[in-house]
Amino acid sequence: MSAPAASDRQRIESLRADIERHNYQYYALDAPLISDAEYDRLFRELQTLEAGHPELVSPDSPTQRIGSAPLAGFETVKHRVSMLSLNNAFDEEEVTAFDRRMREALVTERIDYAAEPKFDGLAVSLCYEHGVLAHGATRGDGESGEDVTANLRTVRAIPLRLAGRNPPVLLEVRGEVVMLRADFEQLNQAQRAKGEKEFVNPRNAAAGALRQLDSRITSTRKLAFFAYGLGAAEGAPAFGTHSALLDYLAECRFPVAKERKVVTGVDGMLEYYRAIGGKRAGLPYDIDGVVYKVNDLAGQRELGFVSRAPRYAVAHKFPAEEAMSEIIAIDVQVGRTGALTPVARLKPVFVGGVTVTNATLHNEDEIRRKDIRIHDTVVVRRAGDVIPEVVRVINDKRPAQAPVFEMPAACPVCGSAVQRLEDESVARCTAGLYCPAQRKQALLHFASRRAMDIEGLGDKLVEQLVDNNIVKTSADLYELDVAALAGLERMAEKSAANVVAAIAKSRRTTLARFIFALGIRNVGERTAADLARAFGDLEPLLQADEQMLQQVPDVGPVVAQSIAQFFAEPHNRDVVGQLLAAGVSFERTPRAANVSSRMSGRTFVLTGALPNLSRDEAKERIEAKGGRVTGSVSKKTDFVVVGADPGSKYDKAVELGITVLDEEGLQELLKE
DNA sequence: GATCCTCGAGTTCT
DNA sequence: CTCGAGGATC
Repeated sequence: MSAPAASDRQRIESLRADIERHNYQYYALDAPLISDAEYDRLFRELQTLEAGHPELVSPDSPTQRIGSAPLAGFETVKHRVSMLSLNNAFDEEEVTAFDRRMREALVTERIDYAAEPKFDGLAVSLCYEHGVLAHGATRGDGESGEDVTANLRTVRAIPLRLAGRNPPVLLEVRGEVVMLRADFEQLNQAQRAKGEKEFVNPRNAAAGALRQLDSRITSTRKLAFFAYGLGAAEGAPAFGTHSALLDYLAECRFPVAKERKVVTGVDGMLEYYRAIGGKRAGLPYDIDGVVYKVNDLAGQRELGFVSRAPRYAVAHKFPAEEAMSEIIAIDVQVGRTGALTPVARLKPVFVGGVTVTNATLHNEDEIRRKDIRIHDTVVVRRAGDVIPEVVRVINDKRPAQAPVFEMPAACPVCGSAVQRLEDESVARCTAGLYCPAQRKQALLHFASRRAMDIEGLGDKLVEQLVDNNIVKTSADLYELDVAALAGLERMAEKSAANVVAAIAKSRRTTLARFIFALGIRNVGERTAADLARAFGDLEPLLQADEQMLQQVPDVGPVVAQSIAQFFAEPHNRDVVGQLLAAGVSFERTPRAANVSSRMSGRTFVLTGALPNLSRDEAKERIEAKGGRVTGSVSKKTDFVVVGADPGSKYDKAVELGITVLDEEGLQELLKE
C-alpha cells in the first residue's frame, strides 16, 4: 500500500482530537457542542479513513472503543497501591466525632474538607502509562482485582489518552463506573422489548456490563465514569490539596463530580450533606451518601490508615431505604460451629435495590429485644446497604395469634441436644461433627478459597456427598475419584474430573492455610497464620500445651484452650494423620526459615522520628521479615526502636529491660 | 475495670 | 457488613 497522504494522516488526527473533545464535552461536562448526528458523522468519517489506512489505527483512537472478541476469562491483577474502603458515618454525631479526631490529630481548630457525592457504582483503577490508558481493573478485594481493560476502553467518558503535552510516566486514576439513571431506564425498556430479564438497579446493570467477557456487549451499554482519586503516580505534578488533585483530573479530561466542594468544619460538612440530600432525587446518577476527605494532602499523610481504611476520610451515608414486609416463618440454621441462627423468612420485598426474602435475626436475645413474632409485619432494610435486617415490628399490625419464637431444644438437623452457655448469646448443637449440618459446613470451610481452595466443591456437591455418606471427613475428599462422583446430580464426567483435579491440586498448600482449614474454633485466617509462623511446622503445634500456645501473639487463654482441645480429640488427630497420609503437604512457612533472623514473631514498638525511615516504611519492613509492630511497650515487646525525641515508651523499655535499637540497629536486624 | 482494636463467625444476593 | 468476643493496653 502506498504511504498515506499527509493530509489523511492530519485529518485522522484532527478527527480523533475532535471526537475525544466532544466525548469530554458530553460525558464530563454534560455540555455537548454538537448534535448527536454531527458526532456520528465525524465518527463515521474517521472509521472510513482508518479503514483505508489500517497502519494508522492506534489503540487510543476513539474507533477502538467498540470492543473486541470475547475473552476466556479475566486475569487477576494486583493494584500497585491498594484500593481502600472507607469508614462510614451514619449520623451527625459520628461526623462530629470524625471532625474531632481530625482536629486532635492535626492539632488545629478548623479543618477544610473536600466533600463529594458517594457514587453507587463500581470502583475501578485506570492505569495510564505515558499518558495512554494501558490497564483498567476492578477494585476486587482492594489488593487485586480483575483486568477489565477491554470493557473500560468502551466507556466513552474514560479518556484513552490524557490531555496535555507532558503526561506523567505513570498515573493510576481511581474512580467509579456507574450507569446513569436515564440510560438504565432505556436499557430496561430494551430488555423488556426483547423479552429479556430486566436489571434490578443501575448498579447491577453497570456491574453486569463491566463483567462481560465480550466487550462488544459492554460497548452497547452506556456506562459513565467519575474520577475521585489517585493510586500510584510517577512524574505527576505534586498537589497540596485533594481539591487541586481533582482539578488536575478534570484538566486531564476526566469527568469529576460537579457537586464537589471544599467545606469547613462540621457545620460545612453537615450543610453539604443536607444540600446533596435535597438534590439526590434529581441527580442523574444514584448515590448512597457523601464523602469527606481532609483536603490538605500533607494532613492526609500524617493521619495515615487504620487497617483497611484511610483515617482522613469518612463516608456519610444516607439512611438506608426501608420497606415493610411480613414474617412468614422463623427457621433455624446450623453453622459450622453448631451455632443455631434464627432466620426470618419474609414475604419478598424490594428494598435497597434488591428483593429480600431472608433476614438473619442473629440470636434469641435479639428477637426478644425487638419482640419479633411470627406473622408480624416488620420494617426491613439492608444494613450498610448489603445485609438485610429486621429493624422493628409494626405493633399495630400484629395479628391476634402471633406465636413467639422459641429456640428449639433439639438441633433441627440432627436432633441432638442444644446448649446455650451462660454468658454467651448463641445456642449450639452439641453433636459436633456427628451433626450433618456441621459436617457439611466444616467441609465447605475446608474447601473454601482462603483455606484449601478447592474449586468446584460448593454447597450443592457437599450436600450430596454428605447425605449419601460418600464423604465423612475432609480426609475422605482425597479418596474421591470420578467413579465415586458419577451419578450425583449435576456431576457429568467433565465436572467430576474437574473437581477431582481441584482436590488433587489442593494437596500442595501452606501450613497457615492448612491450620485454618481444620476449622478449629476461634482460629481464623489470621490466627492460623500466626500459629504457622510461631511453630513453623505441624508437629510442634500438635505437641504444644496451652502455656506454649499462649506465647503466640494474640493467643490468650480462650484461643489456646480451643486449640489444645481440638488436638486432644483423637478423632481430630486421626483426620490430620489421614490428610498427611493422603499427601497433603506444605512448604515450611517461609517466615519460619527466618526464625534465626531474630525477627519473625517478634514484637516491635516504634517511638520517636527515625532519621531515614518513615514510620510506615519501618513498619512495612519489619512485617516483611515476620515481625509485628504494636503501639505500646509491654512485657511482650521484644524490641523498641528509638528515634529522635522518644516519648515515654523509651523510659518504659528501659524500665522493663527491653532491647532498645536505633535505626541503624534495626537496619542491621533487617539485613540478617 | 474501662476501652480500643482486631479477629472470628455468620449472613444475603447476584 | 455487623456483631460479639478475645486480647492488649491504659
